[in-house]
Amino acid sequence: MDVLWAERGPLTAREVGRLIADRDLAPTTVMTVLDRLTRKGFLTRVRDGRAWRYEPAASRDAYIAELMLEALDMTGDRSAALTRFAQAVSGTEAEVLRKALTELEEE
Amino acid sequence: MDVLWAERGPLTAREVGRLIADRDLAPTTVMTVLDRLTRKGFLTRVRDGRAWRYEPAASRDAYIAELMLEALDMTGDRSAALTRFAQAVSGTEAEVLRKALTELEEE
DNA sequence: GCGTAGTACTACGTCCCGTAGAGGGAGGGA
DNA sequence: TCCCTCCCTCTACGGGACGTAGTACTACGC
Repeated sequence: MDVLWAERGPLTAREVGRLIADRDLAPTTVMTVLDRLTRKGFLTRVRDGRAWRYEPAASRDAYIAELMLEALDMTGDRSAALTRFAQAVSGTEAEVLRKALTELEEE
Repeated sequence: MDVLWAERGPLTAREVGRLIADRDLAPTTVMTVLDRLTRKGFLTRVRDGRAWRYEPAASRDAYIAELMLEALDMTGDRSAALTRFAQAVSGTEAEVLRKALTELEEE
């Protein structure tokens, strides 16, 4: 569901239908999905003639980060979970995290 | 559903029912839930007489960390998401992360 | 043998999701 | 003007997960 959108660029309408023609979906299906995503706040839409133009409400990265925070919210002990997470990421990714945190500190 | 368990300690059986007596659930309900959680791999169970003794398969923290990793897996650009995440956590939590990463480095 | 505790199996209502059809309004050509 | 086409909104249906629970089977103790 998200996938269709996720990687796609800026904005569209039923062009989405064309873009995922390989899935051979009814046009209404695409519209329903876009509509539901909008309702849930994942997409934003703007009128364009009689059609709508959809746009991701947040970048994919922001969305993922939000999901991660949401998971984090489920625990009582955030620190423990964070530590656990830090231990779980691969070395390369730990590096990325470290770097991001360092830059953060410098501001 | 998870909540019942989440904070609870080591292991139990239908004692769980007693522990959450405030929710006034049928004993079978509790069992079904425990059973389903077991099926999904969140719990482990061991025979104890004719009863079962349930135990979390992973610590809550580990579970949360896993959820976070799962979210991370949904993106194409893990680094970007990680960076985003690092920026999103509060200062105190950034500190926790930093510390965990540093300790990791030292090993 | 019988009651009780505890289990396994099955069920029902609800909600979300993927999918789609039926119907309504607006623009364009005959 | 009327009809056709496009795109939208509303409604629906099957499937799966979840919270809840009832019924049926089994084993232990008196």
